[in-house]
Amino acid sequence: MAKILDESLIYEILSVVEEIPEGSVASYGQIAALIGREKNSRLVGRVLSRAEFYGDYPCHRVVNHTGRTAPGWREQRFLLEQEGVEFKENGLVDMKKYQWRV
DNA sequence: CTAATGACTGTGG
DNA sequence: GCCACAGCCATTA
Repeated sequence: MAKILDESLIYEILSVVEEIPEGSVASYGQIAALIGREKNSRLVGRVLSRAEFYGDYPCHRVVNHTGRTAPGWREQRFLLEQEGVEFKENGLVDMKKYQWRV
């Protein structure tokens, strides 16, 4: 398991991702804010893209602020639909209903 | 050291 | 809604 990012940063991000309830989604910026790094939304995405190397995390419950799923990862939509998350005609998650409320 | 990159976000047209 | 542009910042080359 190669160490790509700073451990503490990985831990903070993944621990938040872990708390996302089933049937809900969170945005990168939302997670970044929760760990006190509002400007680091891009870092959140970087960690999630490699999350599989760190363990099993529900990284499929994280989308960008428009509700778009990760590019090049079709399975994500399928996984969310299995949890009851609905998608709109334009292929975006219905954030209005399913965005994680803290 | 500098420069480019990206699973991002906010603003403005 | 779409597109272009500008911040953002750790990682990579």
